[in-house]
Amino acid sequence: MTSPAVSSRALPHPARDEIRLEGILHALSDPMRLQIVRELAAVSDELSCSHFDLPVTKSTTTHHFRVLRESGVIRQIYQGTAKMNGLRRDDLDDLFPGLLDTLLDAAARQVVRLGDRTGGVG
Amino acid sequence: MTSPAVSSRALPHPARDEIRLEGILHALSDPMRLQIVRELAAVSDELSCSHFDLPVTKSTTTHHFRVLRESGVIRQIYQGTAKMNGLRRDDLDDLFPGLLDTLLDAAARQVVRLGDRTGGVG
DNA sequence: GGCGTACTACGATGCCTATCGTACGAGTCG
DNA sequence: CGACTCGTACGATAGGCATCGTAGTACGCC
Repeated sequence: MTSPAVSSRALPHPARDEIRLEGILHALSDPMRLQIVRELAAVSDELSCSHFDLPVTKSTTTHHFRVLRESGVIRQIYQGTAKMNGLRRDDLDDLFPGLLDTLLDAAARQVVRLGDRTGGVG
Repeated sequence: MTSPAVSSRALPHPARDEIRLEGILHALSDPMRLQIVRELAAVSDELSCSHFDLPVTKSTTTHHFRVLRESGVIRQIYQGTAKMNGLRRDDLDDLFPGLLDTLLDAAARQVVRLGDRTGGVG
C-alpha cells in the first residue's frame, strides 16, 4: 500500500554486528566472487545480477551472490524482476577500516602482475 | 661446511610470484589459521609448531601449518626436531602492500568487538 | 645404541561447497 | 491473458577440507 512501486520481496541480510571477518575472507577467496566484488567497486553503484557475464549457470550465479550477501559483503534489493547488488561499504568501512580498499588494491595488483583477464573491469 | 648446523630437510614453499590472493584469503578464512597468523605477527619472530596450544590434534595442526605455508603466508624451517614458523612479511608486503597489516588490524578489531578469546595473544 | 620428543604420512570420516539441470515464482510488456 | 525475462528452489554430484587416529621418520640426548 504505502510503497507498492517496488517489489516488497525481502532478502535476509546479516546485521552489521553479525558480519565476521572469516566470512568475508571466505567469500572473497573464490575467484568468481572476488571478480564480482571488483566490478561492483569499479562502478560504485548497484548492478543487477544479469549484468555479470560469469562462466557459470544462473543457478551458480545465484549461489555466489547469496554467499556474498550472507557474509555481509554486498546488499541485495529487488527492483522489479531485477535484483540489484551493491557493496556494503558503509558497514565494512566501519567494522574493518581500510579492509575493502586494501583487498581491492591487492586484487588489482595481482591482475596486473599475472596479466590475468579475471578482472573484467575494463 | 657453510651451514651444517641445522637440518637440511627442505620444505616446499611457493615462490613470491606464485603467491595468490585467493590462496591467502582462503588460508586466513579459517579461525584457527587466522589465530596462528595473529600470534606470529604479535611476536614478530619465529615460533615452533609446538608453541601453539590449539584445540585440535597434532595431525590437524600440521595440516593448518601446511595450508599457511603452501598459500605463501608463512615460511617454515626445520631446526632440529622443531619446525620454526614465521610470516613472509617481506614477500607479502611487496606483493600486496598493507594487506597483512590491514587483515591483522581487522582481526584485532573483531576480537575487541566480539569479546572473543580466539586471539590468545595476550 | 636406545629413548624421548617433534612432526609427518596415510587412511577414514563427515561436512561443506561449487557446479549443474530442471522446474517454478515474480514482474514486465504486448 | 499470454509470453518472455530474471532470478529462486531443490535435488544431485563430485570434489575439497577439517578433523581424527595410528603408525612412522627425523633429530637430540644420554
